[in-house]
Parts: sequence; C-alpha cells; structure tokens
Amino acid sequence: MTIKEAAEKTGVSVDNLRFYEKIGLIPAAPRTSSGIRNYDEATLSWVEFVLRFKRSGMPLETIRRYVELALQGDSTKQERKELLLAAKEDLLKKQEQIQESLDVINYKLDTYEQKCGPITAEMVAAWKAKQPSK
Amino acid sequence: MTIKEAAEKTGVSVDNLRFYEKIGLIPAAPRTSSGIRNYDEATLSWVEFVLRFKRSGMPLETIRRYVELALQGDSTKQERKELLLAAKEDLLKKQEQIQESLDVINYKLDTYEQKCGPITAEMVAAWKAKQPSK
DNA sequence: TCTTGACTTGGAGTTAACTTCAGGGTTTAT
DNA sequence: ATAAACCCTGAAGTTAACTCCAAGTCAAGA
Repeated sequence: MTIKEAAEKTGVSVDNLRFYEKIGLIPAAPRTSSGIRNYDEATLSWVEFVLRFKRSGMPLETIRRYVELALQGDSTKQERKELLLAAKEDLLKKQEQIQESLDVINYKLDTYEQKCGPITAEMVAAWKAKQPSK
Repeated sequence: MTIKEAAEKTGVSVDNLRFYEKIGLIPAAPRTSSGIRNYDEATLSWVEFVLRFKRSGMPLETIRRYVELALQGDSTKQERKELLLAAKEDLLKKQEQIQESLDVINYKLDTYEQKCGPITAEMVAAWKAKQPSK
C-alpha cells in the first residue's frame, strides 16, 4: 500500500505520516526494493493505535516514548505501565476540567434563553463602570 | 493589586498576564497614574473565567472572541450563544475521545496485571518478524 | 521513450502559546 | 539618595505540531 493510500485510510496527511515516522511516533514502514514506503496492516494498526491517543490530546512525545518502549519488548513492561498510569491521571484531570467548562456553558446557555446575560452581564457592568470615556 | 500579586492569586505568570492582556484574552487592567497595572476584583474575575475555559483546552482565540463580544454588550447576545454552542460541541467530542483513550489504557493496565502485553505484544511480534537483521 | 504523476529527502516556513530579553521607568527600604 | 526590587514596552526566541518546498528518483500509460 502506498503512502497515499495509507493517508486516505487513516485520515492523516502524507506529509504527516512521514513526519510521524521521522520522529518515531510510528515505526518505520517497510519499503520496496527501490526505497518507496509500502504500508502493511501491522503498520496501519500502529497508526490507528497512536491516533486514538493523539485525539485525546496526549502529547506526541508521550506516545513516542510508549512506542519506543513497546518496540523494545517485555523488559520495558514496568515502565510502560507507569507511563500509562501517568497518562490516565492526565486524562482524568482533563475530563474534569472539560466538565467544569461544560457546566459553565450550559448555565450560560440556560440563562440566555430567558433573561439576557448571566454572570457576564455583571462582569461587563463592573468593567464599564470603570471606563473613563468609552 | 500589583501584577505580581495577581499572578500569585491566579497561578498565571506575570509575563503571561501581560501577554493575555495584549492579545485581548482578558480586558486591560486599570493603571496607576504612573502607568503601572493595578488589578481589581473585576479584572481578577475575568481572569478566572477565562482560565476555566483555557484549562479545558479551548483555543485562546475562541475565548478572546467571546470576551470581545461580551465587552460589546447585549447586541452580541446571539453571536455569543452560537459561539457557546459550537464550543459545547467541541468539548463533548473531546470528552468522547478522552473516554476512548481511557478505555484503551484501562484495558492495557488490566492485562499488564496478569499476562504480559495486550494487543501491543502481537503488534510488536508482527513488526519484529519483518525486521531483517538486529 | 517520454511525459505525467507519485514518491523520496532535507530543510525551511507556519501557527499557537508562551518565554525571554533589552533597555528603560518606579517604588521602597536603608 | 541610592541600591534593590519591582514595573513597563516592544521585539526576539522557543516549543510542539505541523505544512510546504526544492530538487531529485521512480512507475504507469500513450
């Protein structure tokens, strides 16, 4: 499978696939005898695996480290476990913070329905009261 | 309140407070007669408000736009509502993606407990089988 | 075989969000 | 009244994650 087809399948741009390979985010794809990348299913699986974490906002460097450890085999099991636990903590915290924002947004949307503005109205008022000339 | 005190209260660095003000993410703090920023409670409230959205991963440009609209008063109510609805969609999607990653991490952590590696083990094997030397 | 389009690499350019710096002015403590 | 610690601005530098470009190689159709 050419890099273009791999790009279409994964939704990652051709340039980005090469970039990810260069930084070690995904293992190097196999090549034809003339040096052209020839993606196989195993490599595509890696891409999908990596993308799931990327989508959740995990830094590429963290994912890269995990891939590096995984390719080194069983001796790195413990370190990978710690990495996953740390990543889990990050994601849980992020989930909480998103929920906080959602609560604020939902509250504001609620109040937009009836009255005019919620907290913001007061904040704007306080702000405007201090302005000397428009 | 000096910018340093405001920085300590909000957990945002002094430099960053000035930067946020410059890009319009927070309204300009009042100044003393000699031109030094003198933070008041109203401005601190804005900072806290903005930080909640920032923590959830919302792009600063989106928050900046909301602040801009809010400072323009009631006439922008409709536009702000639309902005909040779009932001809500983004956050819900992000929440879903984080949940997906958490599911994968939890599954991997589970399997690390007993056997050795989960999916990754197979992926590594497939990868290694293709490697010529090493 | 020649053209057209896809592939290669290395490196430069871009955007978001900081972060640091140079070169000053202000406040405070001694 | 002067040194230390703080404040100011505008601009340059940094990092992450792309994104594009130049210059060349390779493959498939007319």
